[in-house]
Amino acid sequence: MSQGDVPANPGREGGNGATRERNEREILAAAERVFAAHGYRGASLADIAEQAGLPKSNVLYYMGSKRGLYVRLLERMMARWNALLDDISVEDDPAEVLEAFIRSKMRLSRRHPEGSRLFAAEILGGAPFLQEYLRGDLRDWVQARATIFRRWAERGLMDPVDPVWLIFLIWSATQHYADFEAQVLGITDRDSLSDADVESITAFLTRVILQGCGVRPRTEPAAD
Amino acid sequence: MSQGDVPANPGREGGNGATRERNEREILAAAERVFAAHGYRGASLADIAEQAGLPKSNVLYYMGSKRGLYVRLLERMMARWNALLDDISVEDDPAEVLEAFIRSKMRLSRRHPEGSRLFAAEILGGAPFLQEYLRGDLRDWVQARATIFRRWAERGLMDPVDPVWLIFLIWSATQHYADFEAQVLGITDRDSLSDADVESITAFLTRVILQGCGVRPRTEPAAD
DNA sequence: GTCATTCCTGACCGAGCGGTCAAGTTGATG
DNA sequence: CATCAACTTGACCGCTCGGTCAGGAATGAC
Repeated sequence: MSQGDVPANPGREGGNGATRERNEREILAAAERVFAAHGYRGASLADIAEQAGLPKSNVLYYMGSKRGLYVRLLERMMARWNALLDDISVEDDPAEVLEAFIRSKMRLSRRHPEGSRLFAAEILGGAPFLQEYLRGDLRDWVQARATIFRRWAERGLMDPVDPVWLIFLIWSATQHYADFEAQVLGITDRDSLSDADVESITAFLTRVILQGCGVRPRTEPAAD
Repeated sequence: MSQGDVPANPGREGGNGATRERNEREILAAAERVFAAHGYRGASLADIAEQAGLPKSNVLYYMGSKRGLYVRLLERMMARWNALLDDISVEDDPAEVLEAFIRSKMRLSRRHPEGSRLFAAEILGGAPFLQEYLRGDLRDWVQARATIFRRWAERGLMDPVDPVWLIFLIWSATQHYADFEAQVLGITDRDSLSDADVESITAFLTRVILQGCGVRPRTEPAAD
């Protein structure tokens, strides 16, 4: 509740005081929840402020505007995403790469389900804030992977499936458990997914997708 | 713009006049678009009215309330869903059933992308209006299919994969192209998905999922 | 014509929205 | 102590929200 030695301009980021850091963390966490549940338009600063335990004016003091807060959340989620997009090479083992891909995607969705839903809501609404990212960096990333997948198919390491559809399949199958959590929990009569559930799902997806694309895992050949 | 021989109470359904029918159709179509893009809270009756080409008062005259309009849209989407949920039996061929399942789900998402996104937005927000449906009819439907899938596995007709995860995989993979359309189009640099694209995706998903679950299609054995 | 019913809609209302602002508190520094 | 930047917040503003309502227009039965 006190600070005084840190330069920071109201409504702009850049501060590094402890108070600022803590409050911004609370606000971002609350905002991620509210935006994820109700979308950009449906979210209200009053809701966010209440969930963060702060007056509405304080939220605006730190974040400047609703739009700025939203953009900052999207950027944070994209940074998390980029953090796990390591490069792969044609020389790598397809089974290892695809399994690592599925696992890291599942881990991201599990660690940041609100962020995943925030992203989903943005895309559902036509991605008004993310057009540039989708048609730029993300497209390049997908095309680079697609090229490598095609090479693997040429070398007979996997079936000649469309690599872009394959990437979408992995994305959709993994994100589903965060984005449609309410449906998954309702149908399976659970309160939440345990670590064991997530491991079971990951193993299932890895098995079906690798086997479905004709990729043989090196460590454990599938029984037939 | 005129009618007079049809009994109908303001704000309640049940009428069957031509004017009412046409206006309701326009309103439902517009509302589906707006709710899909912005969620329940984010949608506004003014937006819906403008897209339907009617004054806001007229929307309320036919639909009674925002909530009633939304519930009616959800029910319409669930009716479409139920229309393609035909019964299956243990005696059926797994390959045929799974392919028909994937195809009918893809067709539904393609025919009613706004409805699919509306449903997705509802689930994203925690399914406040659909809890009962998820924990009731839909759960029963899933469990019935799961039982049959397990029997197939016992008979050696497919691998012993978790049938519920398999159903979620098919749902997520097929819905993805409606719900995340903006992402798909942005990454693949398209304006829209052609019938050929959809056929290609359907074939890809059918191949990967059937092969991934160890199901052999009767008509066309996969080339190796 | 009269009448009843349905359809239509501009004007309006209280509530909530994002955002502003001025007046304050706090705490480190000299 | 005084000073000052950082932080805090209730009051307020213009606007939009979902919803109401009164009154008029259209239509068919008689």
